[in-house]
Amino acid sequence: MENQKEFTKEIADMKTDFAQWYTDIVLKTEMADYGPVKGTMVIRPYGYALWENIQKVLDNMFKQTGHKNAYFPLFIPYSFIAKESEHVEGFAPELAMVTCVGDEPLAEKLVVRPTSETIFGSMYSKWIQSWRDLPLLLNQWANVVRWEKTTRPFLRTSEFLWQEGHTAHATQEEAEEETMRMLDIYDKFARDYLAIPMFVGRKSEKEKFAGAEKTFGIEAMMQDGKSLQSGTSHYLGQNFSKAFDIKFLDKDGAHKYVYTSSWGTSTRLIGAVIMVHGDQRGMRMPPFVAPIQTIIVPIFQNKEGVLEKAFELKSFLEKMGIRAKVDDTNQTPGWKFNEWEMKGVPVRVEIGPKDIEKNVVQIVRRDTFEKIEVNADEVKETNFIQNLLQQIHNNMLEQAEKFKQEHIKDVNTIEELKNAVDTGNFAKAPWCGSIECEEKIKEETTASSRVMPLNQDETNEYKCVCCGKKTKKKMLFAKAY
RNA sequence: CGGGAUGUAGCGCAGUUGGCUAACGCACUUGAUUUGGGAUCAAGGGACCGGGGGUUCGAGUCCCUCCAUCCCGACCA
Repeated sequence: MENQKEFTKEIADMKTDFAQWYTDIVLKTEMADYGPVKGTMVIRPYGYALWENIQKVLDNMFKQTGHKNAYFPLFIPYSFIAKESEHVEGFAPELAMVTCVGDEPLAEKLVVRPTSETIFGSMYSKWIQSWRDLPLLLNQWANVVRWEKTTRPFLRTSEFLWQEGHTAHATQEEAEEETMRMLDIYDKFARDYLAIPMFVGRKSEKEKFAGAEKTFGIEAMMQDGKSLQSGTSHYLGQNFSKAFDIKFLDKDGAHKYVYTSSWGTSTRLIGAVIMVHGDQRGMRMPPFVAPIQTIIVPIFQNKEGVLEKAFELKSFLEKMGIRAKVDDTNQTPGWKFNEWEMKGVPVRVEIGPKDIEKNVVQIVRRDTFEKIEVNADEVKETNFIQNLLQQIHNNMLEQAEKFKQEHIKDVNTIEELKNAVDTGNFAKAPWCGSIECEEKIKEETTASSRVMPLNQDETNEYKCVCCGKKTKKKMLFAKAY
């Protein structure tokens, strides 16, 4: 009883500080530990299983759109990075370098990759000769390093896991199409698998990728009203093809520079899942990527037949493609309930002597805590659980969508903007597009521009929140992680 | 790099103006009884009190110094 009180108090304290709440979930659910090197992470098996499921789905989406996987080196000669001037300028402050081996200084410093445009570029210039070699659509799953001053598990780590796609095309149109296609894939993936409704749009000049012509991104709204950039897709134009001399002989007999794109998403998605769906009891795993979709908790498990029934149910579920687990550890049922709720397993099945007698099981949803008694045969022989997982997914998406809609404020002055972001909202503000205004807004409100929504209705004319100049475009501003 | 705080067991912490064998909770080990919302009892293991130096008969406690971590800024495609 005392423990229960302590735990409840812990949860209450957690709620008072969102950042602390987040960190606690990360540690308590064993998603990650801090590594001995500041800002790096150790992902434990439960958290890594989530990442593996994310990988699996995304990888399949990439392959269906004609992409192939490849692997490029971890070390990049510094001179490669320096070839594209904006690129080196953008990344220089956070590059980790290898300058010597043993006691011997290296002739050329090596950069631990922060991103791989340059190394892909250097190879693409050798591989691409003719228009027949295009488009070249490659992706790699890898780790990258960006030395950050302040870090937070999953949201901002010095080393993180990601995928980066790098493509080369014969024409601008094709490269731009590719950029938008991948943006759309990220958006769909977030919605259909993570149950996260994203803000989709174009990044400002200030916020765009160093070396890109245009950057597009998906942004998720966290429960404290801050924004998390969750995936980006860049149209790179000919910036990298000129820097790395990636030319092809076109049908018309002329040598031309290719147009490239790149796009990436990372273990940050895990952070997004926690911060969008987590509640006071811990995390809520989106059903379709959940490491465990159904946890079976036997009651009176040392009584004859209980464990057998539990494992029998598990194998039935597994045959239907459901990731199921029986918790047969020597803990009390109450302990197990709390444990798996904290870890966010979407569906819990309780099975005990009383249930076995009646040939039923008790099913509890993680999203609503609704408890229902269901005939055991129905669970074993129909797609009852699949349907339930779908319903939970839909409900989580709806909740997130509702929260999102309730926390966008239309603003027309910089004061309104400041007020909106200070009270946990995104601000949708008319903006002239100038970097001066963007910087001033950042300075006065601490909010940065996130994305400019696509396909805006441009019939109305507004005044920029900052300078008052006429504009037809609105930009989303928010505090960001 | 500026401002603030904290370092005592795996985690969370107590330790009064310097004074007995450094306390407690969680976790862990063993055994028994338990199990439908974080079980109970009994027995046990685990600490060079962040490092170094100093003051003192005596330092977890006071002084100096270094180091580390956290928070707020700055920085962050």
